[in-house]
Amino acid sequence: MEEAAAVIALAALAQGLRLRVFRALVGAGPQGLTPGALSATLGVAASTLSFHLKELQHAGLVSQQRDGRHLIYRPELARMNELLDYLTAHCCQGQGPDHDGCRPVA
Amino acid sequence: MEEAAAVIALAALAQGLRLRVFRALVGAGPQGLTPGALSATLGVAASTLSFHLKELQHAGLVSQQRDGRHLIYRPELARMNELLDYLTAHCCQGQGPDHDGCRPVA
DNA sequence: TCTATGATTCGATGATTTTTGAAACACAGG
DNA sequence: CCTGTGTTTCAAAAATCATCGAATCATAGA
Repeated sequence: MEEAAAVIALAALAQGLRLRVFRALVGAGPQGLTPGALSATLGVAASTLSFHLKELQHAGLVSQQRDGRHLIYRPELARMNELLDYLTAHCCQGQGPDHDGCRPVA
Repeated sequence: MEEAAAVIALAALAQGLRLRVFRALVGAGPQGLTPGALSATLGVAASTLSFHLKELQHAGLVSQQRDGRHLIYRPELARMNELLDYLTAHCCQGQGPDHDGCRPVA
């Protein structure tokens, strides 16, 4: 993952509602969640939710699949993993508390 | 780390220049870097840099120490570690490509 | 085809963020 | 006590972001 992509992914998660949406999707697992379900759970207007889902999708952290007239959103854990790897590789080396960075690279 | 703190830390890193500043500090190690050095390296106005350093400091990702008329900024790797732990714990569980989340919890 | 429902797009508005020069502050050295 | 250098604070402008209601699009089912 490159810096620009990392910034986009970080920005996608750096917003309260969006982080809650992503967490809800992670919690839902591979089954995913529809905007309607998220809207009800989080108490937010559908259009607001749509805006944030698009943002997460743009960051590659979420995928979309149509099922009849529903849309199913799922977390892209692989992308999240890439972000974590980027941060571990570029923002942790040097030295630290008990390991030589923030955490083991493996 | 709590959600609010995580959002603040993510927001601190979710900006190109700020991420570069943090990376430069991580690269510099415990010796740290002065605003002047960062300003020269990154080609940015001193006041702009000061603004961003304050942002990183507010997020707890950077610490400040005075040395004569210089200020030394250092990365707070422990804080970065907390952020990584938060993301691993709250944004990765469920299932995934080869492990059951994004990465081993330990 | 018509209607109902789930979802997105559009437009407007208010809030927040980023950036910079100028001014102020802090310290070192003569 | 001055002067010079490193740094921050302030004020203001431009840009971006977040939110919502209204309108639109897409699909299912009668």
